[in-house]
Amino acid sequence: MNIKKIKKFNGKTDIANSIIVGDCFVEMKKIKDEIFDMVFADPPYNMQLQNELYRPNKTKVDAVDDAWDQFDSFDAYDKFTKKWLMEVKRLMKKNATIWVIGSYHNIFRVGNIMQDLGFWILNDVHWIKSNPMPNFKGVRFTNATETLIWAVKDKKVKNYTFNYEEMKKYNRNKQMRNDWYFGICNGSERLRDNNGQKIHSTQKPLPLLERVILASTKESDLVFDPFAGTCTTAVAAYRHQRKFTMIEKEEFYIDWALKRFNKNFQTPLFKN
Amino acid sequence: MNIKKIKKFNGKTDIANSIIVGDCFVEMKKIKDEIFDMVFADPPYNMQLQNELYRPNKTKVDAVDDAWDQFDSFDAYDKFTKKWLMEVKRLMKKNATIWVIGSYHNIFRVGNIMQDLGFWILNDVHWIKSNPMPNFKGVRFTNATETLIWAVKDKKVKNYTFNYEEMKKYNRNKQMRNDWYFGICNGSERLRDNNGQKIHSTQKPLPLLERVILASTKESDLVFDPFAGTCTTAVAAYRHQRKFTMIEKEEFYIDWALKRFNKNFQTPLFKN
DNA sequence: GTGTAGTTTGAATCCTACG
DNA sequence: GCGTAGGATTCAAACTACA
Repeated sequence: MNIKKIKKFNGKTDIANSIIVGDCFVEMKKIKDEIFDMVFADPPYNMQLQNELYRPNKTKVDAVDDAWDQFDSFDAYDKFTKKWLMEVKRLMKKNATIWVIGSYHNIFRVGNIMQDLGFWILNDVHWIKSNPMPNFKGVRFTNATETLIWAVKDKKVKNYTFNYEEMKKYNRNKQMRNDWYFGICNGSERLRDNNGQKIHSTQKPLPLLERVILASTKESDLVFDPFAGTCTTAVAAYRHQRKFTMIEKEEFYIDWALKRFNKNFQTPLFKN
Repeated sequence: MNIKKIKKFNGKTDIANSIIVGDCFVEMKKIKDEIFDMVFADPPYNMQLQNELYRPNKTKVDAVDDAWDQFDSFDAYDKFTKKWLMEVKRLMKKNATIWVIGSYHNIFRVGNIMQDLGFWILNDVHWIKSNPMPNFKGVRFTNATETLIWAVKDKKVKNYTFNYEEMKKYNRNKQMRNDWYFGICNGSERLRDNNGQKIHSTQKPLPLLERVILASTKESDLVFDPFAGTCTTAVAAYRHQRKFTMIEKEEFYIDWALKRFNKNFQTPLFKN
């Protein structure tokens, strides 16, 4: 196992199987054009980007201000989204694909901007949770889904990777649909500190990332994640002989991510 | 049964249980503020189809190539969307809710604009089809879903109608989730002419509309649909003792819609 | 009437290599 | 870039034909 944590990335180090510590905008600028085969991004969902809402240790930085100007908030989120998507697009190989996950709070902003930037959507995929949090007040439907957008850089891209037959195998030999059923991340897979506190508030289930990777990459492809968190994307890539480059601002998350590579997860390799 | 087809709407006629012939922008302008309890809208999706598509058995797919689905650009589609949404918002009661259905082609445009206009999203609901069209070429996941956005006029609205207990009844007494399972509209429910040709290329399944109405309206509420087509929304409303106002440009669709009220559909009242 | 086999079809941004 | 030829590609439900 040769996984690098890069604290001061100078733009020259080999970034295969590495986790770069730093702000994604700063670090992405150092990377040369068109080197990634696939991108998975799990950007922040909250609209109050000006103040980061949570610290790694879960303490709330700021209460949500009711007097917040909603329009300004969307505008700030849009600027942020456009900025990282433009930079990611530069780093994608010509026939690379990109996945972005989000909820109804942000996915319409993200999808709209992706289309504006020329990305061509291949599918919207719906992660349907077997065990979502109920709506405690009974005033809405249980929010049991998250949405992934799968896209290529532009309309003309034809030869992107889609492992059609591989996907069929995981769906009783019928072609895989865009509704995916996975439980939320908990149990032995969920990273927790000695006090039982979750390390990351939105850790994604490994089987979800495995399906993403098995569907849209080949062995030894280089996978990129600009908001890596505890690096579920890297773990999934590593399990399936893909290479990865992760960027994560919080070193706290990265140190936990590194532990994952030395741990034998009890979760099945690819559960449905 | 007292259902009116209004050919020359003068803005004064009682519009309960009526179908107005005309362009939705023109006709909506004649309607006074804040009179509808709920809105359901199935706008054009802006599919942007490129070439003809053939099944593996060489038969041609009957694509949606209607003139009403053609837009020159995202910008043109956005302008159209913003325009009808602004007008609809004016017609909604203060605590009314709105549903908009779409696919990945347009739903990100719609959701983004709704948020920009101040609508506050309550849920995204995913219609998961039991019998979608496959992806014949095997280059993407089967597109087996459509998305509905459910929203109120703005963030502050609290006392909107959500029939929580009624919904529980249809979900084995568990709280209803945002993943809904219905087949596509075909069989005896699908309107066809004497030659077996579809009357409308995108007729929605009645059970979907029934769930929308049972979830978000009370008896005798007034339901509005600006893109009524063959008026599935009206049929669902009528079945459940709600009133309706429909606007539809194509009189051809309306005349078929009127026939529906005299026909005893073989479909169950509310199937899951 | 019943049962079985074969046919049709659905909001679709659906190919690739080569000259 | 474009045009064209070659070749691989589908699932569930409703409907029709026929025994």
